[in-house]
Amino acid sequence: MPEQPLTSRGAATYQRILDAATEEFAQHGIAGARVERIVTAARTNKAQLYAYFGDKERLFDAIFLSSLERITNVVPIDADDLADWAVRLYDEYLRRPDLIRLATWTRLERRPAGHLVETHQHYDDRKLTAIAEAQAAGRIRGGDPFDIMALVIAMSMAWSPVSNVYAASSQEPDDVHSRRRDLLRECVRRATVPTDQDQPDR
Amino acid sequence: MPEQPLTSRGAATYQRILDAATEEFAQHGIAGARVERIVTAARTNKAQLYAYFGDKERLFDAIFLSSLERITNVVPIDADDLADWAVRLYDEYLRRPDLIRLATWTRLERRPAGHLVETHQHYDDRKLTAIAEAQAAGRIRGGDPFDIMALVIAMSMAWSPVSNVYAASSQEPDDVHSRRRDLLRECVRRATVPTDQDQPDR
DNA sequence: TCCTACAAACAGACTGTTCGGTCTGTTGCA
DNA sequence: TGCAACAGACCGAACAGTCTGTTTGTAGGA
Repeated sequence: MPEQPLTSRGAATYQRILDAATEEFAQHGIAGARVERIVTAARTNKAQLYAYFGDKERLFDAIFLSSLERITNVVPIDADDLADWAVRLYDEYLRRPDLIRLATWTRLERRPAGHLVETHQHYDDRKLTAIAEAQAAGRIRGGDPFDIMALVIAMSMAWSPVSNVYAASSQEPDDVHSRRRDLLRECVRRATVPTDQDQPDR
Repeated sequence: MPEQPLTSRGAATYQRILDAATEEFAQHGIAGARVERIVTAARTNKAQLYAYFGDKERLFDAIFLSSLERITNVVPIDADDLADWAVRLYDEYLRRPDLIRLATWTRLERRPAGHLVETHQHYDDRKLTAIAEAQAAGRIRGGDPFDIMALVIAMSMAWSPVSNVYAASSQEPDDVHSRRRDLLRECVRRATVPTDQDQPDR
């Protein structure tokens, strides 16, 4: 039975728990996260954590959903320039490696197949509509909008913190990043530009 | 102090442990895997597991390295047809979702940045040489061979069991898979085909 | 072909520790 | 002065890893 904090001091603690939990879960996953470490980092105690969030699983739910919101809002799609969108995603992964790690922990620990979240429509709808419109206007290639979205996101993650090849980090020199950005931009552009078969709206 | 099994019965047990551990680690990761479940699935006991592999971490090392070998050998690169290589990777993820999951657990639990394995050269060298040769012959676009490899692999993983968007599975109908294969093949081809600036060996 | 001896493989009880979650009492703000 | 927030001791379950005793396959001798 989670309860909301009732005072402003409580609200501040609530937020510190969220922040600390985001970092802890991003680093260690659900099974690996330690409640003890979270309350220490949040400068609070277990009683508060359990009063506000119920248990470890529901605490994860709370931080995961707000992380999803963030990544969707901070990097909105531009269906007329998917290449630029991919590059902005590349930069966001550098800025907040924890968010993409959280998503991947969810995939591995909770949802081995299918959509990552039950409410995927809530997150995908705007992107899919945008892609479909750009297709109708002949500005990007045909094909299932969902598949195109998945592919462009996958390309943006080539050097992400969950890459199976190489995980980039903000410590690397700038020119390495711009080299990757250039390649990414150019390849997404070429992959998504309309083909001969793609007729503008007839 | 791990010891090799000395009899053929022991060798069979050793192999059953490897198989059971591969599945257990792929499903639950290092922190989430249970030694008890592994020995039960392998129809053996803890004493054997610890005698052969030392501890949980070294057991993971053992199964992870053999999984890496498998994925490298079963789907060899064809630098002259990266699009087809990507499609073969797509199919391999469907066939053995556990291998790609193991790689991702390693990324999350062990290697948050940089290369996934210390001995990455051992696994990458052939691919990088193949790409460099294809570039020199003007059959694929220019750019850092390593980055191109990372990007093509990322594209092949758009619907993999570790996708942050949608994880495909072999249960889905064939036509869904062929639609994805077609899009993947076409987009990789377009992304990697030589540009105007790419001159064949002069 | 049987018997015996031995070492490897086996089974699972046991131990010490770690961890999620609860409970009891204390502090501090309004 | 009363209640929310706090601190951390405490509890029981779960777990990695060890230990003790049992079974099984095999090699060698008669």
